[in-house]
Amino acid sequence: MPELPEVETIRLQLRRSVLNKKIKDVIVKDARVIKGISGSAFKTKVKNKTIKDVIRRGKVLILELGSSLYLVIHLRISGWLRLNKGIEKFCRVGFVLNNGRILNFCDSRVLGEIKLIGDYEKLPIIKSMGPEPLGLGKAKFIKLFEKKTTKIKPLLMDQNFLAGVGNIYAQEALFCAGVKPERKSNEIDKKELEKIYTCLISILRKAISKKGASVDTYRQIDGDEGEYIPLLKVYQRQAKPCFKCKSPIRRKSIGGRGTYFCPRCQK
DNA sequence: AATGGGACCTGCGCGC
DNA sequence: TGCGCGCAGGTCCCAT
Repeated sequence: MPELPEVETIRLQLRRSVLNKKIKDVIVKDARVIKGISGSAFKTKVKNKTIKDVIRRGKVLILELGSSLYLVIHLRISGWLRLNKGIEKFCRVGFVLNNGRILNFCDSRVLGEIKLIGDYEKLPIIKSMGPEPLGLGKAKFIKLFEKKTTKIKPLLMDQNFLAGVGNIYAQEALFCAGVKPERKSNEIDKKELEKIYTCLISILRKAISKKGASVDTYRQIDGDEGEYIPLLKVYQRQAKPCFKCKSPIRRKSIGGRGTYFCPRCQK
C-alpha cells in the first residue's frame, strides 16, 4: 500500500524523469478512475500540457501541468505508476510523453483515482489534511497527541490528524517505540510519545531511502520493487518470532484494520 | 467526540 | 486442476 515513503519515492523518481515533458496523448483504458469529468473531456484537457512540477501532500501525488491546472493522483491501496514503453496489465490511464515513454497509472482494484483541478489546495482531502510528519518536530507532535482519547494506532493513521502514515508504518513505529497499538493517546506519557515520534521519523526516512515497501502492488516507476520489506519488524509477521524477544507476533483487528504487534515488547 | 459498519473494487488464498 | 467464497484495505459516508 502506498504510504508516505512510497508516494515520496514516486515523486522523487518522477521529478528526475518526467519534469518538463509534454503529454502528447492520453489513453483512457478505464474511465472509472477519472473522477469529476468524462474520459474524453479529461483527455482533451490534459493533451499537450507539460509536467511542470511533481508535488506530494500526505499520500496524494500532484502533477502540476501549468496554467493553474493540477493532476491529482491517489493510489489508495492497489495503485502504482510505471514509466515504460507500452501499456501494461492493469493500466487504467496512460500518459504518452514526448520522449516516447508512457506514464502508466495502474490499479488492480480500481479504488485509486485521478482528478483534474485548478487549485489542488481547495480539494477537501487536501484542505482537511493534518500536518506532514517529516519536519513537524517533537514538541508539535506531542501537543497533537497528548489530549486525544482515541487509540494511538488509528490516530496515527488518521489523515486529518497526521498526513501520510498508513497501516504499515503506524504498526512499525509502535513496535519500535514499544507501545501497544490500542493504548489511548492521552494515556501515553510524554517520554513514550517522544519515542513514537523519533521512531516514526526514522522509519519513514529509512523507508524513503529504501524506495518504499512493495507490500501488495506498489512498485517503483521502473517496475522494481521497493527494498523496505526485509526491514519490516511486525507487519505481516503473524506467529513469527519477535526480533527482540522471540515471542510470536500477534495479529488483531483494531479500528477495523489488521494490526500486528509483539504482545511482550509493546506495553 | 469516538466508534462501527457499509460501500467502493477485484486479485488472491483457501477449502474442497 | 478447478471452482466458489470471502478477505484485504484507504477513504468517504452514515449511524449510534
